[in-house]
Amino acid sequence: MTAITASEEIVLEQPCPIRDVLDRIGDQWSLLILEALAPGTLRFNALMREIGDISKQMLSRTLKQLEQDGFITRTLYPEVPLRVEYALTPLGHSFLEPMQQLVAWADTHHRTIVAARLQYQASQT
Amino acid sequence: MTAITASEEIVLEQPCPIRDVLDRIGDQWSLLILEALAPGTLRFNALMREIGDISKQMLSRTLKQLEQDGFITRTLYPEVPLRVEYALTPLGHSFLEPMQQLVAWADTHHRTIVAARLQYQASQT
DNA sequence: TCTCAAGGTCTACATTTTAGACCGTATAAA
DNA sequence: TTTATACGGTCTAAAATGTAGACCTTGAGA
Repeated sequence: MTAITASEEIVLEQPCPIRDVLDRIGDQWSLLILEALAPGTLRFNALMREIGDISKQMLSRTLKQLEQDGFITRTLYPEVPLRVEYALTPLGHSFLEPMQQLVAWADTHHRTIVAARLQYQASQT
Repeated sequence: MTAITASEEIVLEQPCPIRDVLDRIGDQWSLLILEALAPGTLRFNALMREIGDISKQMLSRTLKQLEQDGFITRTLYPEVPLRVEYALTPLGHSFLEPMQQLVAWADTHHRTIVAARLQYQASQT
C-alpha cells in the first residue's frame, strides 16, 4: 500500500523540460529498452532475453512509463497463450536519432575513459 | 562499513562500451553536473546551489566518479578557507556535444510527451 | 562568544531495485 | 498422469541506493 509508483505522481510537466525528459530516459533501463526495440517489434520475454539482466518488475514498470510518455506502443493479442508486442512510435524513433550520436560518442571514447580510470587509480597510490 | 562505493568495484571495462559509459552518465546527477560545468569552472557549494536539489553526498560521490572517468578535473587550492574548483576536461566538453542534441530533442518534444501522458491517463479511464 | 562559510564525511532513515515465488491458461514431454 | 515449459505479468521480502541533516576543522566578522 505504500508503493505508489511514478505513474500517478509525475504526470504533469515539471519546471525544466530537459530534466523532465531526461529523468525518465536516464534511468538505467529506458535507453536499453529503446535501443532493443530499434530494429523492430519485440515481445515481453524477448525483451527480457535481449537485455539480459533486467528484472521482470523493472521491465514491466519501465515499459509502462515509456508507453505513458508515448515512446512505445503496447499491443495485446488476446490469443492463447497471450501475446503482447512492444514497438517504437515515431516519437521513439525520433528520439533514437540524437541517441545514436551519444552511442557513437561512447563507442569512440570508451578507451579513453577506461584509461582515465586506471590512471586515477594509480594516482590514488 | 557496508558502504563500498562504486569507485572500487566498476573500474575495469565492461562487456558493452555503451552500457559502461551510459550507466555512469545516466544516473540522475552526472548529466546535470556536466551541464552546470559547461559554462565554466565552479566550486563545490556553487555547484550545490546551481543544481538546487542534490544532496552533498551525491554531489561528492558523483564528482568523484566524473573525475575518475576523466570528464572533470578537481583542483584543490590549499588556501584558507579551502577552495576546490571543478572544471570540464576536453573529454567532458566533447561529451556535451552529442548531449546538446539530446537536450535540444527534449526541448522540442517535451510538449508531445506531456500530451501523451495526459492521453494515457485518459485512456486508463 | 556566537555565527557563518569553506568542502566534505558520517549516520539514520526513506526510497528504489532486485530476486524469486506465484497466477492462470495451454502445449509438449515423461 | 504428473511434470515442465512458455506466455505476461504481479507480489513480497530483502538488498542496494539515495536523502536529509548533524558533524568536522579552520578562520573571519560581529
